[in-house]
Amino acid sequence: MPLGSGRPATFFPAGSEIYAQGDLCASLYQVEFGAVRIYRLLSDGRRQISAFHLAGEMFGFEADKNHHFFAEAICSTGIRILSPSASHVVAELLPMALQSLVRAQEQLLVLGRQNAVERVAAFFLEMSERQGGLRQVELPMSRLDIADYLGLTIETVSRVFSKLKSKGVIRLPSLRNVEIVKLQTLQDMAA
Amino acid sequence: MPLGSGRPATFFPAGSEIYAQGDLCASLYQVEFGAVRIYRLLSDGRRQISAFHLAGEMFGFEADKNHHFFAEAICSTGIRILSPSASHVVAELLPMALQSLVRAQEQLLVLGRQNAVERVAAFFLEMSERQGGLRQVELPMSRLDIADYLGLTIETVSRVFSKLKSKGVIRLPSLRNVEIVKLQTLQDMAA
DNA sequence: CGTATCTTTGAGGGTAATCAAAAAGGGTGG
DNA sequence: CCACCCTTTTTGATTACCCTCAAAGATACG
Repeated sequence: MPLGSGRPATFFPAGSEIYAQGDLCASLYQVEFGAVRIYRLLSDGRRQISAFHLAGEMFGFEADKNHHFFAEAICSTGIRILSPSASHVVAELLPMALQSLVRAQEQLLVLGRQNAVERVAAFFLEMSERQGGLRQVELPMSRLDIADYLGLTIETVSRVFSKLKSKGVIRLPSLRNVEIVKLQTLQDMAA
Repeated sequence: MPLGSGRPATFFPAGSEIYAQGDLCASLYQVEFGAVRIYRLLSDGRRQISAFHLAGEMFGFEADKNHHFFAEAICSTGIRILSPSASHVVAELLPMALQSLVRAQEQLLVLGRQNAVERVAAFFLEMSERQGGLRQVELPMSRLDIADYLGLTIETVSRVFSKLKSKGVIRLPSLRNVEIVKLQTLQDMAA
């Protein structure tokens, strides 16, 4: 049984804020359906998305009393808000924190040492894995979100998509759906 | 009283391995003196250092049973090895994990969205802060380590050092010592 | 003092960013 | 259902930043 099932979920329309940088950390959150982006901003507006959260995943715990990040619904999203003091939540804190840490560290390697093609390939594989390892991958986020997650520009992301498509590595049945055609090639590309 | 004080420390010479990727996670580690680098490798040898650990800091906890990273002593280093089951260690796990998460997420912003000058400036400020906020900062690591931490090449790191020096923002009393002369300028540069 | 390693500096090239515009998609109202 | 508009995405041309390759200079160590 998933954490907090039975509690009501709150609905967030696409683009709406779940919490902002500076807000008090009052709760934990679990995605019921939809998707969430976690990000920071530089003073000149540059944005780095540090994580996406998909259905079933939890987020919202931070080291400080106040949030250092923004959280927004990417699309229509249902969120369960959990009291952080509930014992069954407390028990999950450490595993969740470690999971987030692994993801962040994985992302450090991508941002620090991989080129554009490798970043996009790694992104497709990550999204596929998190959606059950299927070849049909849904991308709830825009190209701009993907760019800000991968440390690239939207144009570069688009160009790499086109390149992988023309090479027959992926297909794009629609803007927000990717089909992985040559899995092995994609894995090789991710280095 | 620091964690595990009274237990003997193990000595690691410069460059020696503390644990390797794939090793079982058997312990937690606390730096007594010296410094440690935590890193991953890509198959072609590209290296990303995800963290440095200085005196007093702990490391070695991971989400999996096996280490996903390498840990090496940067210079002559003393390490206390702690049993992860000791109650006073267990109590520290969550705060430590969250602290590591914050650092990793901070680094994501640097690697994803900042240019070479901003990265180096942020690095100096981070090292200064972690050494008590002094203007005299010691760099136990080589230029190559710094480059692999900041996602740059050694040449670019060296050029930025020279540029900041020529602008009078920093002084370099020796290779491994930096003096922050114009703190405000450095902070502005870090964006 | 000599050698090996690390760091700095220089020249040139490549990848991704920027600037710009066309194309595609999505939503609304007629 | 279709036409229109606005937003997102794609594609193209050019620029800029950082990487690569190369060599000189500095530092550490035996």
